[in-house]
Amino acid sequence: MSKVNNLASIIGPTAVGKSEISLYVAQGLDAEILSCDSMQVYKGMDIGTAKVSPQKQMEVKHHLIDIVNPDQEYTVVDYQTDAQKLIKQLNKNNTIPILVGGTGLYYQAVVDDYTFYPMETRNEIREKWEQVISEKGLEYAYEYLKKIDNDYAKIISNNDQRRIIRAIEVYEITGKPFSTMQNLNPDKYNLSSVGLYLERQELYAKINNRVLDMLDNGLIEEVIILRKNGYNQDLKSMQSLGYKQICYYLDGFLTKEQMISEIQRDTRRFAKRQFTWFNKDKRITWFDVGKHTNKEKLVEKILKHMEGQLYKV
RNA sequence: GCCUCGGUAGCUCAGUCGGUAGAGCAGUGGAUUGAAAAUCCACGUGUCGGUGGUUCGAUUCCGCCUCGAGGCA
Repeated sequence: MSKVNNLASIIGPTAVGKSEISLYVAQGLDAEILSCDSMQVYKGMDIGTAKVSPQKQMEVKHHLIDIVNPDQEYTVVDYQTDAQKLIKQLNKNNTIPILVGGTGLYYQAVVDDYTFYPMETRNEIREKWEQVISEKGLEYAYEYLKKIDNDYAKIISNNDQRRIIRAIEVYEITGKPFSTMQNLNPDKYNLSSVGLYLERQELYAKINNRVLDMLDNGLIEEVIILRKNGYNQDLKSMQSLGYKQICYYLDGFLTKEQMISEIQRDTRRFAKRQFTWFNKDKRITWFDVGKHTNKEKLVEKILKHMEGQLYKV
């Protein structure tokens, strides 16, 4: 039995070019790719989530894409469970797993092996508190949270309804404060993390163009088909970038021009938040894509870097 | 050529009865442990078109110039 527990990753903001680079890197390492993307898990959401083509998915084995329908629940914990299982299997076969994507929480939950406790959610508790808040106001819930978990109340905003409810939910299930049960284990894997960077101006230009490309490639039609299949806006999946705005457009709440600029704007903001997230993880080594006009050379550098950090298998 | 209106933040504009300015949007920074492409917090951005005059002091008042929109001829 091998004790090797290798994990490579290529992360970065949307539209920076992760997919293409990761294909070459995976080929160079003879590795397999684990998508680290909260939206690519949904079947039928292809254009808007920029999935790699089925053909390319054949060339390099991809995992964790197209695994649930858009109306199915799929959360960080599902992702962490699935990803860690795959990582174990691949290591057993002496294949390097590469996590590729831009969903910060999913990435962190895997590489830092977040402990999610309790292992359940109780929708009835959430619903109950949503009701309480609509009657007595958010302030009431926040005051309650202060009493049961003041440490957590202090670090979140008194406007952060989701986190307030979640913390109360955890307390009502376990009887313990949420802030006392957030554990992690950053040494679970022998990690080599690479971040792809692009200067803001350049990245934003790329984002703006990519939105236009997606529309040319039939993103609106994709949304129409999803709705025809009964997947509409109250689903989490359909609240994601692009899909939401196109629904508004199709329902006449936005003009086409408004829809386009809102998708572009929201995608820019998303990219900024991704940078904020990944900048925190000091293990990530950043490569400036804009400074490497020669793609082969960039891939070569990344390969060299990763080979230096991963155990030989 | 004449008349009118306008030129203030990256954009759209407000305002200063003379004491070097503020909204929205865009943008920036941060947070993030079962919705995360979600959600939440914080923050500004200026030769007030140019130039001369009046004034202790002009972005504000006056003259000239310039650019833009409209009207008259």
